[in-house]
Amino acid sequence: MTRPAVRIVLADDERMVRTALRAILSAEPGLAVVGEATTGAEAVSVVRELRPDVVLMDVRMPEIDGMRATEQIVATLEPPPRIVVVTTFENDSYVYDALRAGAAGFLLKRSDADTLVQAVRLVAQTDSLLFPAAVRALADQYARRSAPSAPWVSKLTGRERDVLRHMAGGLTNAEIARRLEVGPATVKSHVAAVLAKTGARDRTQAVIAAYEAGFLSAG
Amino acid sequence: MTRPAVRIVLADDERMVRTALRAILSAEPGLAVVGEATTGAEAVSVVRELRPDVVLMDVRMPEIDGMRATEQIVATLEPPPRIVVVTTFENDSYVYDALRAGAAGFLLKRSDADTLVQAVRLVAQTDSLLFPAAVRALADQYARRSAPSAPWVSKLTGRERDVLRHMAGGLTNAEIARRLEVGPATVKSHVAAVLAKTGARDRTQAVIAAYEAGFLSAG
DNA sequence: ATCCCGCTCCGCCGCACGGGGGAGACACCG
DNA sequence: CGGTGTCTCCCCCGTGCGGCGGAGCGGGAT
Repeated sequence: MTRPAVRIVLADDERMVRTALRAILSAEPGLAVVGEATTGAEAVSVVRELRPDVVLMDVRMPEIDGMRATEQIVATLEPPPRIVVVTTFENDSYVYDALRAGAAGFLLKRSDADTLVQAVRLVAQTDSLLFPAAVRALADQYARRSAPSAPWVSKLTGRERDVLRHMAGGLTNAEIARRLEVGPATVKSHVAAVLAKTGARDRTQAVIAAYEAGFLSAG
Repeated sequence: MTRPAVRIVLADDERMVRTALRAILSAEPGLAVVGEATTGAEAVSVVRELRPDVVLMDVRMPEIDGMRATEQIVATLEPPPRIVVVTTFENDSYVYDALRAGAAGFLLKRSDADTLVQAVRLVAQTDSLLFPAAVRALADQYARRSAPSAPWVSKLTGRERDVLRHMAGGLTNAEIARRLEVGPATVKSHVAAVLAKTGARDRTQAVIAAYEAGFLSAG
């Protein structure tokens, strides 16, 4: 069963990186580098034209960064190519962003040649393998968690945030007052302000709003 | 750079599956099947003894299923082997469970030989490749959302779940009564029951408990 | 020097809420 | 047949809560 070669596009603004990747990948049977791009914008157009199976996408590039380019490609091409996001540092948030953007994989530049080749091969035929749709769903959940953060959050004063946090901890006004070492009346004032700003009718709705907005993890 | 062979343990209760996997993997240079197990419990002990690099773990097995076996192995061995969970059907929740249990990968039985081999190779040296620690973090978040589902959840009656859902929607008792088309007194009774079973002091704490337990998405 | 804003606190009022206790109807199960 | 569990509803009572209006103090901006 001789499969047709895996067609690859490299997107990286550094010539040396592209050269190195091309050297490694071209030496492999069944892998073919069919195009290169040096900016995110170029990556989008090149991929749209060449319709490769796999794209190795650097995160930091001029004009449009790799994340946005990935987003655009995944959103506009049907079926989208498998995009492997390549970066220098193991920054967790990059990985999340890559997954959210629709990347099929994530690779560090310090990876050795074997790992690179295997990753490309794997990703190229990734219909039923390592982490398919589920990981995307996971990333989407994460996105919902930390993304919008509701408009009212920024309008709360420091003290009001404190109070809301304690409200979300299930404390009564009196308990919050003790924790914050202020009078109960003060807490009442802050609670009233929180209710007004969150549009909540009572403390329960305010707590719900806090959870929905991801207020608790965000701080 | 001749690496030492990747040492593999197969855990599957069906002989044919083990034979097939062994045939495929043993034929590959650099891969060596060093042990087999036919139950989850056996898998744990075999892995503990042989300390393989990779474990191919079936989900459905006697005594202890693959998920629990994976959990136990990951939790007790340092460093844990790379565990690839193998299953027949592409059930999303399985993937989540596998990730949560600490699996490094997820593979379908209908995968072809190439995919299998590549997946094993990849996973074996997966320090810096596709989805490292970040995916675990993602799975942990997911776990917090819907995993344990707190003991009290199962103790709620159907009507109490209804009421709690509406409480978590920010409704007052009177509003809930209208929505459920029952009397306000009835709602009060259910609310009281919910508070007792959740250990909450007031409706706010109950709603918090509901959120923390992932009750809203689950029920 | 003035103004605005955040933090602190006060009193009064009405109400939804939660605690306690009880009760009738129905269904399921041993 | 009685026991058990669920859903339905009732009363009384105390209170935490939220709405309303007001006030003093300090800091930062203009």
